Amino acid sequence: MSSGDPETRRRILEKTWRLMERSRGRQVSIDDIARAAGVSRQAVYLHFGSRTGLLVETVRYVDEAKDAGTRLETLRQATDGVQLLEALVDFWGNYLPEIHELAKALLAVRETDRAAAAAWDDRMELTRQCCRVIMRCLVRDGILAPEWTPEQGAEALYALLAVDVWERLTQESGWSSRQYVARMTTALKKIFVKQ
Amino acid sequence: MSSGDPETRRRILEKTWRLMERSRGRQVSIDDIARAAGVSRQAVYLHFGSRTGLLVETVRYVDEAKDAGTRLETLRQATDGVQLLEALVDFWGNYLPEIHELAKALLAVRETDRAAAAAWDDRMELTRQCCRVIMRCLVRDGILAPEWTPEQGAEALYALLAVDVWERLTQESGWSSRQYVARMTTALKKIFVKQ
DNA sequence: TTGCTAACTTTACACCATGTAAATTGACAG
DNA sequence: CTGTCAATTTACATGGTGTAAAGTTAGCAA
Repeated sequence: MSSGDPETRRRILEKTWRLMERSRGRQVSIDDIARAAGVSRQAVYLHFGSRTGLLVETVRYVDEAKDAGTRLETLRQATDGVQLLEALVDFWGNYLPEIHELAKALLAVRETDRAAAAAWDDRMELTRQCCRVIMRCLVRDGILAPEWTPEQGAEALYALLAVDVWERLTQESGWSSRQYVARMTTALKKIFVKQ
Repeated sequence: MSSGDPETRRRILEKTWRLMERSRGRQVSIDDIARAAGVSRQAVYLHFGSRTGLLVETVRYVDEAKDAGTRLETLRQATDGVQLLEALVDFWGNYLPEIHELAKALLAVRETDRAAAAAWDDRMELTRQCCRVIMRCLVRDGILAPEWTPEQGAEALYALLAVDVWERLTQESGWSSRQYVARMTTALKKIFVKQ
């Protein structure tokens, strides 16, 4: 599945990303991508095997391009729970606009497609871990709101960062990324930090 | 689009609902539905014109069966903001499990399909209004947290009730409906109600 | 020069879902 | 008997994914 010229491969991934980014929900066919990358449809199958394979690799590619892993990993090293929470929401609010369309495409095939599900879960795992770390820090500092266990808190925090929520607020309600980050941070602190 | 025997129509809608309910994300084809309802695929087109038409009508059908409109309308008459918030989350937490799969199918075609988008927005409008009413009540009672305008608060509340969030918590994290309702209510009160 | 190989193209086709079209059947109403 | 409604049967167009296989082209090695 990883045969072919790495440069061609990179070009296909790049175009997949760009096309997805620009196609407001419209489905991007493999043919569209191949044309854009200046290769035949079959070349795409040669490199990625299937639509899902292509999506999965594209997510990895974008993740790498954005250096998301490193940035999140850095966050995880932090020690102050509240600061960490702020940093996570800030990261998330600025990261999501850039992977939004791609994320939706992946989530759309998530149910029917194990590879896509695995790819998404894999990408989300770091965020999830970050949520857990935040809760542990809050516990350690004695400021986790008493109605939460750290596990439940982590799950809730992770859930509230859902793409859907971000989408409604920024796309439908017209909040800017700054506003999303600011208001979401405030809300999350109220939920999880003992007042 | 509304030709044909009403009883057959009802049977198709009923089966669509049931099949969607039971098919964990797997796509339900019109042929599956037709077989289940004991009619030909063409009969479905006769009644609903298209897949979207069928989805749209199914939502209406379910909504009617569940009497969602009336229940939400009743809520809107209430006067105490906090009680209203509790009632909304309670309604939502018990309603979502039943329309979940259907909602996902609609949301999946939302971007490419105006009719589906319209149907979904139509169904959500009551919930949205309920969110606005809640914020107005909180303002009137002088207990809306000062960082929110009622408009922003309504948007935020509506966003946080997203299907995605519910799905992550109940399906992935294994929260029961009761737990979802209880914890979400607590969280939302902390966000929106002045402490 | 010959010949091999990797990367990609071309062509063709299987499959499946949606959607359209039209001729046909069966029942019931006037 | 005739018309009409409801639904069926059959057939076909479209568009996407995915597979198969033969052909092309450039580079490189003996």
